[in-house]
Amino acid sequence: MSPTIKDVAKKAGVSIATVSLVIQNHARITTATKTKVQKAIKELNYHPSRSAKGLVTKTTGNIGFILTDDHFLQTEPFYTKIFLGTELGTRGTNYYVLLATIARDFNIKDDLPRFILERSVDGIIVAGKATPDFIERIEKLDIPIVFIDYYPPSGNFFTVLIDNTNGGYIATKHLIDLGHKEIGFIGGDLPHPSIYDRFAGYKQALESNGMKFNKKNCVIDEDDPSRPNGYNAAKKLFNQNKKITAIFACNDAMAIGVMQYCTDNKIKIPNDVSLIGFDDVEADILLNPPLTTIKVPKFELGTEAIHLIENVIKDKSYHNKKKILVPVELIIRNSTKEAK
Amino acid sequence: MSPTIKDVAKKAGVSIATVSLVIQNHARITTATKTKVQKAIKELNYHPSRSAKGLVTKTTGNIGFILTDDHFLQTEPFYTKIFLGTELGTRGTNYYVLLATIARDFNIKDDLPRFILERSVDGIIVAGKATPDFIERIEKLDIPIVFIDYYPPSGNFFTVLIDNTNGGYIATKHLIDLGHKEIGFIGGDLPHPSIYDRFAGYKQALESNGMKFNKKNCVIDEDDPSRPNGYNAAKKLFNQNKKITAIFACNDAMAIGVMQYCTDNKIKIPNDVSLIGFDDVEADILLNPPLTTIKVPKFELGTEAIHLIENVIKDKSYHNKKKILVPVELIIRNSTKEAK
DNA sequence: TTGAGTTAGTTAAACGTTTAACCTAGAAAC
DNA sequence: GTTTCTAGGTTAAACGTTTAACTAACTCAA
Repeated sequence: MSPTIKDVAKKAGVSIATVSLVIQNHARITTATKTKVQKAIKELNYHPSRSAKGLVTKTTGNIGFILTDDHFLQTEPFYTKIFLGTELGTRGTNYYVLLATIARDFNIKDDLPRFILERSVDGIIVAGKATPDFIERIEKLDIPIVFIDYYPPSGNFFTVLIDNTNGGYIATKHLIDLGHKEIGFIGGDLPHPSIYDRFAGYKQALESNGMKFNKKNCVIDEDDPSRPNGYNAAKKLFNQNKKITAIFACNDAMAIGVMQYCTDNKIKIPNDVSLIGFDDVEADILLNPPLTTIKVPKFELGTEAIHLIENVIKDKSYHNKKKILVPVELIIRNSTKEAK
Repeated sequence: MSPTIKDVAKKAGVSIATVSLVIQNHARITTATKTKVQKAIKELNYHPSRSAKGLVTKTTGNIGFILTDDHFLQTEPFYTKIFLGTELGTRGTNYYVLLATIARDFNIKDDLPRFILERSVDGIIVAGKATPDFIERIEKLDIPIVFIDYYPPSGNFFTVLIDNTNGGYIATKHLIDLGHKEIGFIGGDLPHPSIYDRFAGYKQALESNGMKFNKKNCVIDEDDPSRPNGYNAAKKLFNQNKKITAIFACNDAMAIGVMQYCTDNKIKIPNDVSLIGFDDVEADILLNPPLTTIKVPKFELGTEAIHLIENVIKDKSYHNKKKILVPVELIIRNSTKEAK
């Protein structure tokens, strides 16, 4: 059987309360007894029972990570990388992270994840867009929540965000710097704050570089920033303006769709048109040509979220940094080139 | 505060022991009281405290999932998909799964994952190859273990395996059926049982179809089945035998390396040489041409492992199916073609 | 010398379950 | 009509922590 706090107390010749206080390194303990107890702990290879601790403190030591099932299952491991980042983030903490998924269209009659119903988590992290129904439900829960890569329109939440606006800006700036004049934008799900912001960055870059924003250069009515929609959007874009020489796609998935459209229509990338994406997804370097993009540090989003929620759990009135903005980076590969 | 078993007992007019017995649906309870109690449970929205339960039963309700860090970080989400499969597998059970990584070269002085040291799991699942040092350490732990996609040479373990031999067979058979005569095999890390078995399947297919196994058609000395090694191996293979018209790479990573080598050397796939991989990795369909491969059901490996370990935890003397073999499937895409 | 204050540690209740041992009422056996 | 069984429930101890309240010993000012 595993040793208990009793065994440690006996071995160190102190009361179990003292052992407990040492573990929490409470101020009341002298260094002398502290080292004595620590020695006993080490010798017995003692580890406190999480259950016992949880029973009295009403904590679980778990953090729930929630994903919509489409993100869970999707080809590109964007959100799963973020999840792995949270795993990295828990090192050095005493937390474990539990994963669960919810329906993409979660509504009033859906069940919340099991770990919420069973109160098996001390806080929850929600990655990506979630439905208002879902957000409303978890808001009532009186449990710390951190959002990643989505800012619910309904309120003032803790969140870890990608610097989408800046990303959109530097992506567009890159194309401008290469001498392009007719720069297209392809987007989907514009109501999504992330996409919206990338679009905003695009507009800002144009305007602060003396170029005019032109509706004809944009296709933003796709309802989902997916590969097939990228394909369709490319088609529309070239129909709207044949002089396009560069395209900023709101994410890599759409960029890949654009690339497929171009291959199918004998449009050479980067010779005829330059293409830049957003996300820096695994597949990018396998593409032909490898895709220039904006790199999103996915692990970092996860680790930041853990640190943030740790603070919120520790200090219920925490309010220092409610919004953490994670910077992005331009990755130049071979899909962009100077304008002719 | 959450309702406790006491509240339920009071509401249902029974003792807390009765409530507990109802929850475990113990035979001693009549249907009448059972429904009475269940009604109270529902009305109060009661969920038992895992901590309290854990404290007395000495269980945690957690299953640990262990991965080597190279697999965790690698580009292709092979093992992470398996992890997601375990998540799927826990639905309908009362388990949660905790993820942790260990060093690829785990040795005697490395620490075991935190959830093992702290005894926070009732069983552990190890995905992929692990070092003998690691296996030796966890073996002593007296805790149920299930391996996925690796069979430790040292003993008689519970494991969920891919049917590699058959996979190697049908991959090779596919090339034979297309009329190829000089079929190459490219492998790395041959001591790995999975790779070894795929190679065995390759040999079997040749021999049972009246073709002779030829060492000159094989490059198996790479120490790792990675993309760059696939590239190198392709080079070696074509040097050994210029008449090769088809290649079976032991996994998709190496196949992608081969493909790159071919592009670099103006060898057309599938016109000049047919290429088949193994794994059915996300990137395959993005490749040019899309890669014919052997699909391994990654989610299923995970769910099977959960079911297996559940049985082992429940019944310490479980021995029905120590080895579960998950079947594979030939996926024909465009990288294979009839021999000229 | 006294007593107030401080420091370092202890005592004991509490957390919410499970389960072995016990109890009681009615049925069955004679 | 007593005894024995059985079915269906209850009692109470135990699990391993945390922490408020307590205590004993020491310090130090007057």
